[in-house]
Amino acid sequence: MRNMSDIIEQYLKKLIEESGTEVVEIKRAHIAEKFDCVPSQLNYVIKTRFTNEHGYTVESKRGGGGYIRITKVETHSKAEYLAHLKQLVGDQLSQQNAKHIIQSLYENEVVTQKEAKIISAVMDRETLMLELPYRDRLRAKILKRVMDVILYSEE
Amino acid sequence: MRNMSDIIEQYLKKLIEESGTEVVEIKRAHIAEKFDCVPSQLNYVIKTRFTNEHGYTVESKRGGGGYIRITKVETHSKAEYLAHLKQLVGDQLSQQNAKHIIQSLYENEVVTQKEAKIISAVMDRETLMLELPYRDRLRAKILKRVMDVILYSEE
DNA sequence: TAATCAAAGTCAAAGAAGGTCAAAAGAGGT
DNA sequence: ACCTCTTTTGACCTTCTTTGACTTTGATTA
Repeated sequence: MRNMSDIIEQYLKKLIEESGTEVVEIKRAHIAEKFDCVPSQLNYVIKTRFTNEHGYTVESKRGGGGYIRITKVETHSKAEYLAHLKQLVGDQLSQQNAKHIIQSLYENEVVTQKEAKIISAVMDRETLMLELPYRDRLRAKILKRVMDVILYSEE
Repeated sequence: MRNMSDIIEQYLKKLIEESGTEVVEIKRAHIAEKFDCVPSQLNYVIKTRFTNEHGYTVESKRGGGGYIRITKVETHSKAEYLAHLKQLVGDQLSQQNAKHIIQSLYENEVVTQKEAKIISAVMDRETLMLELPYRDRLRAKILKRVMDVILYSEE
């Protein structure tokens, strides 16, 4: 692993996995001490790697006995999961967010790696030769259509 | 070897070979220092010698813990077939022709049925909310990008 | 209840990579 | 010599990460 943020990300994901419950509750200061970084780095890690797009929900509480709770969004039914993501896409979608969503689809085995690469390529700003307000709208449209196809085309 | 770019090219290829994994991850600044050149020379080497056409895929990340990852991809017998289709696509592509091409890809087992459906959906005129000269151009662009991905990203 | 302590949150600056682009320099060919 | 193509360089840009001062919120205690 190359940097602190990646290391902490892996650590938290392992915690979630090991818990067997898709949830983990941490003390920010405690983790910061364990990895010898400032506490706010935890906020950075969470904000960049445990977002909705990535398939996580985060709750927290301040003050004495405070905590940060990270929950992996349940992807029980593929339909719900896709509906959730679709709603998250809205009518505009940046390349960044698109990547996160595709990554999430891949991690949840909704698409194969090859499919993920195809979808990414299509939505790359290089491919969508458009200026900005339109490009993000087209990207959103495309991804939602793809999700529909994924949903209705199998089984 | 007569120039720095060739030397670096050889060096990187040797690294890939020795790794046994078809992948190598480097730090741009580190290599630059090793060969006593400016960092951007690495970009030049990569852009001229590690392209898709050469059978490589390159990913990178900026910022702390950044890297450049070069992956060698097998270029199989599909290469010619896809090159042929790509050339057939040209700069513009109607929905009709797109369908035919995708059908052909499917029949030749270059894509799965699901992949075919995804690609079709993306290129549907409903999805590409554009007026006509542009729509056909975008469709062509997309399909060619998809073909590149199929060709250079496998395994 | 007010004061205090114990978390977590925010935000912006500084730091650490890699990317781009065009000008300058070299190499080969005529 | 002159032209063209490739390589080398460097100034400037964008993206991602780290850090820390300051804020907000919740719990405890006087």
